[in-house]
Amino acid sequence: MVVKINDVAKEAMVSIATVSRVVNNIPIVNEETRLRVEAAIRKLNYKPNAIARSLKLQKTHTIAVITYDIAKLSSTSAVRGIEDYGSDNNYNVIIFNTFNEPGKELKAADLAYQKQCDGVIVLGMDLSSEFIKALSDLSIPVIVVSHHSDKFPFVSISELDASYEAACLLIESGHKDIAILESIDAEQSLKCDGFTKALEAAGIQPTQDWIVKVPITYEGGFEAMSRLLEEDNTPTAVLCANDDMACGAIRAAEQHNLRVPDDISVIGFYDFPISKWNNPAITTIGFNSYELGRAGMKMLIDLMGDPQAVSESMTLPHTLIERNSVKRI
Amino acid sequence: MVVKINDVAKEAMVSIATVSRVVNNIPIVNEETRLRVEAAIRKLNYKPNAIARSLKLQKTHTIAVITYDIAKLSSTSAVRGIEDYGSDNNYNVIIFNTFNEPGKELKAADLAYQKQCDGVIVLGMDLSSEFIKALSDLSIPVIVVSHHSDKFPFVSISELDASYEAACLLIESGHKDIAILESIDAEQSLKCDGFTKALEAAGIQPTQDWIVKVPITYEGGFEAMSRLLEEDNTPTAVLCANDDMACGAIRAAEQHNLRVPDDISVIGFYDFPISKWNNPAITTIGFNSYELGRAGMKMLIDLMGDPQAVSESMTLPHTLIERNSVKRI
DNA sequence: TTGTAGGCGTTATCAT
DNA sequence: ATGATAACGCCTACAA
Repeated sequence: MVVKINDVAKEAMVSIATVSRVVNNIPIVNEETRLRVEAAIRKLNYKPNAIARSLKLQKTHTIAVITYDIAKLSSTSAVRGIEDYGSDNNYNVIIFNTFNEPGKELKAADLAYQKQCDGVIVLGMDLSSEFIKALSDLSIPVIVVSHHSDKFPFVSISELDASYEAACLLIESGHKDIAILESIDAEQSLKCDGFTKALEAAGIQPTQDWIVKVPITYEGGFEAMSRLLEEDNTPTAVLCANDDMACGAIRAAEQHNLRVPDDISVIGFYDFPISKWNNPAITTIGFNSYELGRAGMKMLIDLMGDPQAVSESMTLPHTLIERNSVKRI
Repeated sequence: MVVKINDVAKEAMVSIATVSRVVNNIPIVNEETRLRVEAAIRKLNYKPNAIARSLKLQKTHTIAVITYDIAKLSSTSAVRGIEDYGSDNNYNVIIFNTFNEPGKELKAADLAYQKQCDGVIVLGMDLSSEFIKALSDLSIPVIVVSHHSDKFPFVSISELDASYEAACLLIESGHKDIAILESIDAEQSLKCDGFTKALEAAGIQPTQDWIVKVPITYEGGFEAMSRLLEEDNTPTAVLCANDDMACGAIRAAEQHNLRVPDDISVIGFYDFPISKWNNPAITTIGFNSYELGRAGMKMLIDLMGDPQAVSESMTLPHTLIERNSVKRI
């Protein structure tokens, strides 16, 4: 039999109200009674039913994280940060993966509502207008992490600045023929924007064929680089949307008997562990996803504490980490 | 204002019982009434409160996943499998990371109980006897994924067989001087057991100094391999507890001017994406973590359906994936 | 086929 | 300082 507040009350010979008071540390209870109740709680190993409490308090201390795929390297540390900061502040997190399946994000939003989540974090996703509407209709606090948003407060790095700086490094190293490998899923790409901006600032006209969109994976990077190298005109440097792509691209170059960075330079994004341990170590844009997640959870908790508060979006810093995949020419 | 079953009832001019019936697809309701209720639901955009329902039904359709660190490559795909199979069957998952912090696993078990989770999956963790007791006391179904357990049903690969086979490959390739790099956190290591068994079966006496325990990371692999190579006696082959370690070990070998696999052979474990894309590609033990997660969730759902059922533990298959980090000598 | 009412385990108000 | 009791939103006998 599962022990309820009633059982404790009987055992301690008090009313359930008193038990509730000691459980919730309401100070007005007599020291002696408190001791008796605490003893009963220990003896019966009573644990309050959070569901019942949630129903009464209209608060679940649970938040929802909606993301494409928790197994993606760019999500997983952020989730860790979210869970970590959350658990320090008495919040638990329910995970929803959408896997890009249409409608699944809407279903996730619905479930987050039905399960009475106190807040929602949307992690690293493009937000379709449908999704935005669904989230708004829920009228529960929403924070976007690792992505920009016009509608909700977000915490992210500046992808525009980051890719701008990465492109500048290439340009300063003497490169003029530069390609960019972007995710095929990116509707509008801040990375491409930064890239283009840097080239134009240097008086270089971006080559349209060198803006290539492929899956943001090892395989995608490999394929894109292979394609690039089979053309007559070949770039001397390539910017990649993440380090997996960069790694795949490097392997493709090697297969074409080109060495990185001697024959072709490559820059990645996100500083996955691999980029430090690859040979050659990959120059990349690094930032702290874990901190991004923590900051997002903090914003959400603040927002949940005061739903009227207008929270300011945050841009967290990134760094250009120079390793061995870029060479001056 | 948030709309409740009462509001729908008024709008449709029926009782809340009838609304409940159409929401839950209880067939006895009159077609015409059903239509009217459905219209009201749509009009008011009513969504049932799952917390209230859970309280009544004593079932939350939520399960807890307790793991060291969701951000670990060996956990993350399994979590995806769990969430995926779960969401297909109307279950959501709450994540608990323990980060090896003492007491945090106990707290997670407690919270899983308080939040009335219908079941618990313990993922890839050593289960301390304290933790086992705590979980047993909860009297909710528990499944262990990616680890063995005497107490709870588990789904895992046979690490013993896998490392045995990996060691055999090395032995068959002519190696006699073989080291193993195992996680410093592993209390008792099935990997070491399989390794030892294979050597002994081949009449080779394992060298104690070559069973080295370090953190199961790139850094750990790098450090362990460096240490090994600075001794007078040096192995010709090394088994690693995961592919990150293997990658680190390979970089350490390169730094000592040894080439893999020409001068020294390396085998990894888990088939992380990196092992395919590293140069050289890493020979490793592969298996499907995603499937492990799915299978675990399936077992749990079955168990929750019939708590009396004794579920059989499962061993899922693995494969020795031969790539380019092992050479015949 | 539909409605009434009690109860799921808490918290909190109002008496005492 | 303590206790009765009415919610919280829903499901489900039981009655009609």
